Amino acid sequence: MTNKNDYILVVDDERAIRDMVCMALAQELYQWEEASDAHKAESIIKQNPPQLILLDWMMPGISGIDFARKLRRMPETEHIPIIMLTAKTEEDNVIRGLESGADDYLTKPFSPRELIARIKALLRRSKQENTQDIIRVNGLMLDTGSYRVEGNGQTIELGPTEFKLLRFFMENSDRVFSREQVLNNVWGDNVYVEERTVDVHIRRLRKALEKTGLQDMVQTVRGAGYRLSNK
Amino acid sequence: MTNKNDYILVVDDERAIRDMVCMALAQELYQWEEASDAHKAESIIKQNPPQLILLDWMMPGISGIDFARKLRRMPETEHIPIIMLTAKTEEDNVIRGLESGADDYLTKPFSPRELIARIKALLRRSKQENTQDIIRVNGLMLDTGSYRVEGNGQTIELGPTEFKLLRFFMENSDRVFSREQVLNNVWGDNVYVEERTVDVHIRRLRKALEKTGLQDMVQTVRGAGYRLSNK
DNA sequence: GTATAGTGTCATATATATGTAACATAACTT
DNA sequence: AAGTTATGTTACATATATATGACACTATAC
Repeated sequence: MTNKNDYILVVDDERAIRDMVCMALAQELYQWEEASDAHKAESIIKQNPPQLILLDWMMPGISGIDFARKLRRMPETEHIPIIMLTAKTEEDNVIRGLESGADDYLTKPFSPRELIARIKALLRRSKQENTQDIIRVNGLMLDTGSYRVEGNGQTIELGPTEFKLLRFFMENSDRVFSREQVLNNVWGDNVYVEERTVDVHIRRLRKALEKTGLQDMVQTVRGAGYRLSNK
Repeated sequence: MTNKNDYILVVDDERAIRDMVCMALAQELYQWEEASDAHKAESIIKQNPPQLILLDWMMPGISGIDFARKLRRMPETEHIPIIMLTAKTEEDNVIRGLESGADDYLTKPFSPRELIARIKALLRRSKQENTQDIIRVNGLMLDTGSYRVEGNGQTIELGPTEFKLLRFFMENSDRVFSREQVLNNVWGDNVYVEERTVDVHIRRLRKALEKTGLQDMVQTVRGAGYRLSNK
């Protein structure tokens, strides 16, 4: 099923690379958009988020690695797969690239076949993970596409972390997660923060839910962790 | 809770790779086993199935891809996560690797950090899938995922220890356990508490079950200990 | 830049769980 | 039945877990 909104964003300052990449994409009948720098890319993403981003590592202005990191921090873009494009001499930095949030990387020069293969693999994986755009639990409604939350019809304002937290609990509702599990799933694996920090964000989430009367859905299970439930 | 049977199986014909990988695993305090080919790996898996398999793509004899496919066909191994290790020149085949049933792949050369990060992510995902299950005994229902207990449809409120206690008895229903055995299994091995403490918690458990009329399932076996039974 | 919002950590308050002792009751023994 | 032992029950001091507000610091927006 091809959605008109499904497209790949190509971000590279070199026109030659963009042309080569886009040619390959066209041949495979992918839709695409081009951006010559991070700023342009950002405004395109905000208007219409792509399904995948091909991102040059070295760019004037905001570098690819910084841009990737930024995208990973924002809930509305954090799930978009990123393939980093690196020049041969920069190979050593690949690890830093992956740590900044890229899902895969390609070393220039690369063949169109290789490019397409990686794109396919990544899209397949991300399709599996991306369940639905709108999740509902009890009176709660969370739209992962527009990054909006409603409780009993009322709009709820949430910070990025609370949003991710609520999303995680809504995707796994009625299950208890220990603070450690919450940290691993919401904050990420190799991030070190205190377990008590979870308490604080739970508190902030509850506070935000108060005006809708849904705050009791976020439940404490003593000795075990937290749970989102409609009971 | 670290289980002695939790370990990672490393399958690669090159000793250098195995050494590098195992060193990284050791540093993270993972248990592991090594196998230099698919046949050896298979016999190890049959004896004691690992929690995760690191599998080289190119091996003499049965290739990694064929072996992965085989593991996916057998019910007792189909749920074991597999990370494929591929050499750089084999990159185009990555997709075939993923299609054969691998859950993730790493391109050599890879850094220990990257290896560990992927292992952690995969183990976390697989642990979460296996954790939830529902135990039923007579009219009792205990959900380990949501930490909920019901007796004849009614919700039962339990403290952490009573929950663990009931879970233990439900997992081993109709068997008598001495107070010492109960302490070892529910409290943990190297904890010292009075044996009579068990009595008190049994009492608390019975009290919590009272409203459902199921309190008689927790039975005293004079001189021996306690038992959970439907008779 | 300055203003604003978001984050993680700590200190403190509050709530709940735990282990033990003491006494009560029931069950076997003779 | 009295004596003896095992278990039941309750109360309570203590330990532990969670809630909450304040604060310093960072990131983001304007």
